[in-house]
Amino acid sequence: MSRSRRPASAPRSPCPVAGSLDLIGDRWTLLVIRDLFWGKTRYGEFLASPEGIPTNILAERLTRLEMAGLVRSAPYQRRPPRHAYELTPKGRDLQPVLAALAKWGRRHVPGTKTRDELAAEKA
Amino acid sequence: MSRSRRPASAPRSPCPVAGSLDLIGDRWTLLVIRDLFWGKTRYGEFLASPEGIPTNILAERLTRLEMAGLVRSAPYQRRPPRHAYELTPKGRDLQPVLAALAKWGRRHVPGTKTRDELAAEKA
DNA sequence: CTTGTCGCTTGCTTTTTGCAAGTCAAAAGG
DNA sequence: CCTTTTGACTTGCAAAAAGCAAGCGACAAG
Repeated sequence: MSRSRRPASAPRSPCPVAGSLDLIGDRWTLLVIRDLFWGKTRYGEFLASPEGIPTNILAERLTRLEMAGLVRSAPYQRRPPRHAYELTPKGRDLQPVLAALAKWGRRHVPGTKTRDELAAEKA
Repeated sequence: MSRSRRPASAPRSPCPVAGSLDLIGDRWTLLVIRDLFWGKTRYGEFLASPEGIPTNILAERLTRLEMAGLVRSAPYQRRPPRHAYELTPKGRDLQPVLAALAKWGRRHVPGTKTRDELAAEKA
């Protein structure tokens, strides 16, 4: 008889940092949100990002984000049902978090390049 | 015969967000860094935080952060060897990330309270 | 000389991740 | 029509990480 652990809904502590990390504190979620900020809307577009998120992880993260209210999805066709994902205002409020992470990465993680720098290299 | 996965040292992509998350994108690392910002320096102090980080995870995170140059530790006594941890400038540069996460959490994660609010309740 | 504390380490179970393959409906090509 | 392809997932399984409890070494206190 195994009793369940902390339910996914219960925060680890009242700390706002901990509460945020309960939702977005893993290796993939913020990368999906980054893609959404870049205007990506469809499953295949997220898969195409260079980090190579596994398909099952992506599907699970998208439904989690939708249930948490950071992302909303609207069908852009039915039969077969397909939908486009986009950030809600709640999700868009993460912009400063992404910006701070990006700034830190550029300063302290060697080999990182912004989209602009990568685009400039191709030219 | 199992081929090895991505080595821990190789970033998933040149994106600075991805590069940052490779180092600090998990459920615990940023909470340890938060504690360091609050002035905690010793193993037992991190363990005492309300989130309840497991002991082995804490030990592993501290050595990882030290190897990554975000944290430095200095012995405050020898025999038995004990050391105090503190943020390096590289670690301190994460302050905007923590601040953005805290701000988002306070706005969007119900039930979160700042340290000031929690302190005020006790009074 | 026993008990307690601090800072970890070890062993083991549960959960999550990651990869590959499969599915399902429809659009595309012949 | 009848394959083949494509997009969006789902499923199965092995590997890795997380989580829990217990143990350990060096002292300090009683």
